[in-house]
Amino acid sequence: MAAQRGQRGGVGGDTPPAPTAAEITTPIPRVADVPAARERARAVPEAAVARLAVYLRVLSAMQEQGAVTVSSEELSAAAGVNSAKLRKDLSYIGSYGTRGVGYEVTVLIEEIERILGLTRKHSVAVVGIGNLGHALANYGGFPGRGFPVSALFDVDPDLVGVPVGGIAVHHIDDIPRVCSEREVSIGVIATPPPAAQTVCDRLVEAGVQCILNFAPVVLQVPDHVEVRKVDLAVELQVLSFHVARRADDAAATGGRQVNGMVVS
Amino acid sequence: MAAQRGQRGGVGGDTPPAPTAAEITTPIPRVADVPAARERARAVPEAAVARLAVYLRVLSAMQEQGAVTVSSEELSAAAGVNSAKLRKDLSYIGSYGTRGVGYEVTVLIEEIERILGLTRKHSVAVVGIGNLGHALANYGGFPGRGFPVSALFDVDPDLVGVPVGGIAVHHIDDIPRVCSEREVSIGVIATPPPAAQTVCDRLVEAGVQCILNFAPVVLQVPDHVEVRKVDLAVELQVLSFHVARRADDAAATGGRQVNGMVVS
DNA sequence: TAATGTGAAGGGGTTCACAGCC
DNA sequence: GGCTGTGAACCCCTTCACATTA
Repeated sequence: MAAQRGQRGGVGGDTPPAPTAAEITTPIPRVADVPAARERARAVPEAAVARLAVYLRVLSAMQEQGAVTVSSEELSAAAGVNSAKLRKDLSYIGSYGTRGVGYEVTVLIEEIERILGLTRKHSVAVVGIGNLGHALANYGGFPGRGFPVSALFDVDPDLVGVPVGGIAVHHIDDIPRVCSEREVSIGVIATPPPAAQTVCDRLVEAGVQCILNFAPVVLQVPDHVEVRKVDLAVELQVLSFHVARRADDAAATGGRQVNGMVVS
Repeated sequence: MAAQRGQRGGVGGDTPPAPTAAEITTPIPRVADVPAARERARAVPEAAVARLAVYLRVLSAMQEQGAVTVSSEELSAAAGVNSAKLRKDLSYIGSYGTRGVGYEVTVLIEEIERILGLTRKHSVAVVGIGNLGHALANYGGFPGRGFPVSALFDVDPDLVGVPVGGIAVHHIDDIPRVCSEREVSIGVIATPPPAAQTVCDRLVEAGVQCILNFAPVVLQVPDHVEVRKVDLAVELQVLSFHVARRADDAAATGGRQVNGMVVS
């Protein structure tokens, strides 16, 4: 068992991990025709992967508005990064731009989707149908599609059998069976903290290799399981830190305050 | 207006930002007695701040179980990081350990709380009382206390006046007035994407300087406003990327698959 | 001419390894 | 002897700046 790496806790902010490339054993190609682009995927930095997802969303919005071409300048502005970073990120997945012109929107969308593995459906199981679990289940076919919620679990016998967002809730004892049957590839943990590790163990037992953890707990998982964490308390505390820093600066420089916080 | 930096979006994962230290104008101490530790706070790396919040949670749990002292080895294991990183993180806030012994739990808790600004209450406003907003409002005095939810907002006239988690919902037009009255320091955006920027602008107008954004939108804010993002779609797509990478490795090395994913 | 793609420089953060102190 | 605190090496990522190409 190894503790999850990083924190990406990042609900947003957080500071991410960077799964050591060294962990990945050298591949010994045996099957013919592994596309070269896939080979390259291995080299995309974790930080860039997260941004590719953002670019993809921006590109989809642009496409809906009829855009055919974008320059790195336009796209980067819309995504909130600088253009050099955008170009570097795109260069990790290949050369799909035209010098002097820009990128074709549809081409970029296709390539990013391919690299992110979005050409395939990823069934999601949500465990813990409290307030948050309810909200997650009702996203109904998670953000951006491609992530159908196909199983719900809870310990509460009163909840078992009740449909939430169109799907019946199962008991957590059935995690292994149901997850295997429905080929769940991503488990979402939205339980109270004390239950999180147990639930996690069952998901792993069921063959789930990716976990999105909303419980404020550091999960212990085998090396082959990928965990990402969304930690509300951490997010708020990081913001709190910034408020405090500003207050200190104000105390030191004599700035004005509004809402207990420093202005300018 | 500047686009938010980084993405910490990371719901967890994601890869965070790192608000350039260069942005912070050099402080010119004018008020006497600014504690030295506060001076140092400015130097704590963003990544370390997020981890300090995690250490704090682990320490609190240890304290409840009666622990008086911890070594860096114990604490780091519980927090899922290596011990050198933990010690380095703690060194940013001062030297509160005893060589040959370890750290006093209560001392560490106090110091981390102080650095994170948790000795002060931070009122939270939640905007957008849909599924997610509901869940957030019902956390009732947010995770870990110190973050009382003191205002709720929505556009829907049918929701205005209705109490959620014990607090009446206001119309978003009242954001400036109510946020000022209640000294809101953190705004949480849980609206649909199209409304997010408008809501953000009003929060900024109301003097809110920290925003936690759950809407899948890149917010444009003035430089003095701190934004952290929790982006579910990005988190799922990053996990999807890892599933895809594994599948590629398997195709290349001839591994077995379970639930459409590669084992070992 | 205009904008991509990228080597190289620069900066942050992580890890190592050991000096310092109890 | 044991564990903290930290300089220094290392590594990843970001940023710069320009050669390259349509």
